Amino acid sequence: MITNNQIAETFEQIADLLEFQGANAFRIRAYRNGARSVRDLADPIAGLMQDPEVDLTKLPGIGKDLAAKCRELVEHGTIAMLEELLREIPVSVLSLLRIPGLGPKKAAVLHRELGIDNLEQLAEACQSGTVRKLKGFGAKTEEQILKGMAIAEAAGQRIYWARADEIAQRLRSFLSSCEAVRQLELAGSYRRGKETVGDLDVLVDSSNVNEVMDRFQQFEDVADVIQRGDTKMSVRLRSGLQVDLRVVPTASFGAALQYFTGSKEHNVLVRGRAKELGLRVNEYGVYRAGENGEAVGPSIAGSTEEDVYRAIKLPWIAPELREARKELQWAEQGELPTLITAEDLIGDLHMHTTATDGAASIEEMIAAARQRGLRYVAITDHSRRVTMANGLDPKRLRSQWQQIDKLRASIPDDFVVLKGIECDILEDGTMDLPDDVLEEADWVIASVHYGQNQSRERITERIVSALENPHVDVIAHPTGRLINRREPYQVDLEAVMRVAKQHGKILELNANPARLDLNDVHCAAAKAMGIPIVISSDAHSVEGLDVLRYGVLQARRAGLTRHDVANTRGWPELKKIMGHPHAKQQ
DNA sequence: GCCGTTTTCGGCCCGACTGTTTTCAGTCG
Repeated sequence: MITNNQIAETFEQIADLLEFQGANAFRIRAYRNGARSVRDLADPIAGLMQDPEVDLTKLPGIGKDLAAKCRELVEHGTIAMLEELLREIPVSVLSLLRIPGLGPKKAAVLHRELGIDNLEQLAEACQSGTVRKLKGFGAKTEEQILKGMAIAEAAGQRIYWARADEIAQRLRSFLSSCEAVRQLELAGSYRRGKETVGDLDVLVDSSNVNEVMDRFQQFEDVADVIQRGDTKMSVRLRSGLQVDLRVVPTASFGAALQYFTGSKEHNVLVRGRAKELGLRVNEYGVYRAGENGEAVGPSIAGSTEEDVYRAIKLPWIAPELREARKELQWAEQGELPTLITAEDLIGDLHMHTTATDGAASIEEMIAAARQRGLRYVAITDHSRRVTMANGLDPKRLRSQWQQIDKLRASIPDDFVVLKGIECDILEDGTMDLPDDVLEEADWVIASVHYGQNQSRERITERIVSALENPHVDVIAHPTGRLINRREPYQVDLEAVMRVAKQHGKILELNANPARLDLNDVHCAAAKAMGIPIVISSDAHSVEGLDVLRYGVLQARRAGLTRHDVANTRGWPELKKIMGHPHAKQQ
């Protein structure tokens, strides 16, 4: 069955090809909006279409045409219009667009005038000096293109948020020591807490642009200055990451922060709303709009983000929610959720030790968890099927539990250690450990690690049967995806959630930066169904416990509050909300 | 191509920087 992601990517490809053709910019945007709308949908379009009652044009950004194209794609696996486009434009020319500074117009000229289809041919044309002869191109353009080759070849690689955070924090402390810097914020997708980050946006409040830019240039990771103007400067780091710096005056800092935090789509809505109110919003402030929509008079807001939102009669909206989903509607109606924070988490219910593939002992994990302010942990090593990790059989598992029993005596009463297991859901749908063993556990995680290429029906059945097992508490990393590395396995999450709800089970938001599984859309769907989410570290070392905050960011983007997340509660309360019939602890 | 308490046409967010230009187009975010 075709996934929403595949549909979205098809629409994106059409948009790319239309852009290359020089089509109407708003038509192109309509395809991109449609792609986003499909991606934001928790239920697969292909499934929805089975129901004759469902009208796809009710989805935002999907009209008659895109609905028909969805149908065509689901029924025929392709779209005639896309096939037609692909006959006219070799798909390889799209790689030209990945060169910084080369957009659809210039790429189209290269294709039309010089017959260039791919990056290799483009490099040759630049080296032989034929590109500079084209109208609108020059020697500098050739130079820029050649310089951008390596970037284009490695393009599309967005780094994990956690990696961006490491760079961002170093950059922040480096720049903050510059006296000319009055305020500093990182904006963009980093501030919105997206799973991956394509570049960093740094915003500085200063009246001494040159001093700030000089300092920026001295950051140890800087490999290259891409551009430097009066307010804006861009560099490329040695890692290939681009960092953009903007320097603005204090009066504009909030407007600029709002603007550069995005998302682009959120800002379109913000500006549209401003327009309705007779205002104009740009990165310098909020202004009254003249007859032709131009800014008139002094700014009426701009020094803080709160002011900017207030000017358009909205409360401040957390950056994680600024994706043009429901946030404006919530803000208008006073229904913005109070998002969960990292401090709200008081337990961690998924971690490994040296008994299997972890690097630290049970004692070390407990000490580290207490040091981090947690009040309970579950020790959840792998089960025997995971031979690579030296998974536990019933005998070794019971001996680990005896060890935990002994340890409990030496641990203060205010900290709870749970006897847990991450038990594999085998390829045939049975659990890797017998019921009489699982029954003795305080906390049972069920996971799919093997047979990820099975059919959608099979994998769904496996997970559903695990949920029907009375001893299972939670499904770990429910889609199995690894960001940038592995697609999710095929699974009917709607069916999984229905059964989870029915049996009072929990779903995991695995906080490992490479997993972040469930994603934001699915977490929001779980919340809507009243299924609790547990944010877990899946730590394989002491440091592994620190990833919980990445999971919290993901939960915030899903609009989750502390009430939606199970491990914001103490263990006894958590046990109660689950109706945990087999819990032995306390 | 989408959308509509300014509805079925005419809008659709906005500014900085660069290179190739003699006043602006293309790209980017």
